[in-house]
Amino acid sequence: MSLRVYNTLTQSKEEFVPLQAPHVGMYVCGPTVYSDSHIGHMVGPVIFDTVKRYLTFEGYQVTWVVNITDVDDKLIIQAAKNGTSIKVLAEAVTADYLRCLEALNVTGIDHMPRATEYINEILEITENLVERGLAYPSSGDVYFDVSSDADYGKLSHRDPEELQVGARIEPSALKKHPGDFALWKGSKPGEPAWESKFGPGRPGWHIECSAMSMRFLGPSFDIHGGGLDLVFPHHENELAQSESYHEKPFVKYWMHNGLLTKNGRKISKSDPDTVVLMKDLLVKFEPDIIRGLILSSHYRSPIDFGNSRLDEIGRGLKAFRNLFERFDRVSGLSFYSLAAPTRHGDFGTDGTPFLEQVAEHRRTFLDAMNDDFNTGAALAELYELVRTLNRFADQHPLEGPATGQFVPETLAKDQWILGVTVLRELTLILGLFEAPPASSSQSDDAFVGQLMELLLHLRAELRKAKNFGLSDEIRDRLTALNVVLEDRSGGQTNWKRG
RNA sequence: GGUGCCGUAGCCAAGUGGUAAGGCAGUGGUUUGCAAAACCAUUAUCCGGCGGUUCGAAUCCGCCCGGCACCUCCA
Repeated sequence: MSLRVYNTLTQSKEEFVPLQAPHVGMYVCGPTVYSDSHIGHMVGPVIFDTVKRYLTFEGYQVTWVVNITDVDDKLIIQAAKNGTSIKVLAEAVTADYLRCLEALNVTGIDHMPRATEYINEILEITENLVERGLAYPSSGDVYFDVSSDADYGKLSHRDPEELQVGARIEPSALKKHPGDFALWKGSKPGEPAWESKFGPGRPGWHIECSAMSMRFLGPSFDIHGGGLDLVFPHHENELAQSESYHEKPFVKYWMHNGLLTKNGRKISKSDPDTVVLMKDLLVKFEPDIIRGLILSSHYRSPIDFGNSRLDEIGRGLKAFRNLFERFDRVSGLSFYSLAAPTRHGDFGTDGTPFLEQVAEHRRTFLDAMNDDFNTGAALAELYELVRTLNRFADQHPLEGPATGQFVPETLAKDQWILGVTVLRELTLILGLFEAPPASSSQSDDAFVGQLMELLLHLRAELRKAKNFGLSDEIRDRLTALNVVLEDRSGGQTNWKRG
């Protein structure tokens, strides 16, 4: 099955054929950096990071650009409130954004250009559009003339004339048509400004994306992503000005992710009750749980957020962590040290029923990803794979004391390890479980380890002596400290933080 | 008023013409000294409602009800 992608432009799923395979250019709208990131800001990055991982796995060479918009009215207002400059504000907020991306294992971004570093490119486009009569200066501002673009509205499927009906477009005597939008905004005294032939000013909201995507990906590129709320006016305007400027098709596939809601309402800075800041969330939840929530449903669906939702996801993902620990016990290796795949191909199953099952789960997973990146279905298949792996391990004495290494069991162990390697391969496509959780026993210092070893040794002696009252008390009191004990058959006891 | 999206078990969620994946929660069982973990079984005669098309529909069409987003800044 080949990859199919839903395209907002055509409102249908299309076969994915890059403009210049194996190269793929992908641009995703990043934040305007005037306040710290909330959970909603992470949906796009996580989804498109997963898109890049999958495309890379499929053999494409993806160049991914995410812009940082570091000049805007909102920045100016917020910086004034804080009594600081927009530069200082932008740097602080950008740093917060980068920390969030790192925490959620969003590693695929190749370029993160700042709008203020591309003022020349922005002015070049603006001047060109004015010279050709597609835009016009007006009292220090420059507006794009929507009526000059015959197919304006094709992305958001709107009729420009209809836009007047709602009468919610910013009215301005400076515009010829209510739908016209600013390429350049003249500055008032005291505001940040760059010199231009139209007078001192700053870029309008949409132009930076046109300038920076062209700079890094060329006039035409493959994928443009962003939140559904950006379709209009942001992407529509970006599309109009870009194609008017270079007269080439701008983007082949427009992908828009659904928005996060809280109690049914969109998470939005203008609705303060809904805002859940990432820096607060990361204190309470494993990043994999947050990433898992985002990937648990289809990217175009809205996700309703709540702490109990994250708790649920967390309980579900535990099954994976438990299996990884089992793998470490069986193999003497660490699951997290298994190598990442770079290119997929079928692996030899030698006709064994177990490996055939693993291969089947893998195919189902890849089919789901091929169907417009259906991560919800893909993740579900991973649960099935985990069950298959556990079942096999239950049926073969892979664990426990080495009692005479029969050849058939050695073979079983090799097969099982191969099966787990496939799980590693697929979890890395989703960007999940790349590293052990911060709360794991592995993160504790050596001293804690030695104390636990001592405690577990004493408890083992108690159990040998059938003093279950005391050994259970130890376990219960450790549970109260959020340390979980698991007694294995054979006398071994594992511990971990709950 | 215009443009889109959604409504599947207690909760989350996949499935877009062939007879309901998966997760959480629950119940019974295997295992265990008891737990934990794991495994097995079980939980929607039915997919918001009413009509229609079809041999056959959660899936297509029409109408209705309910929820959301965009048309103003938002990922």
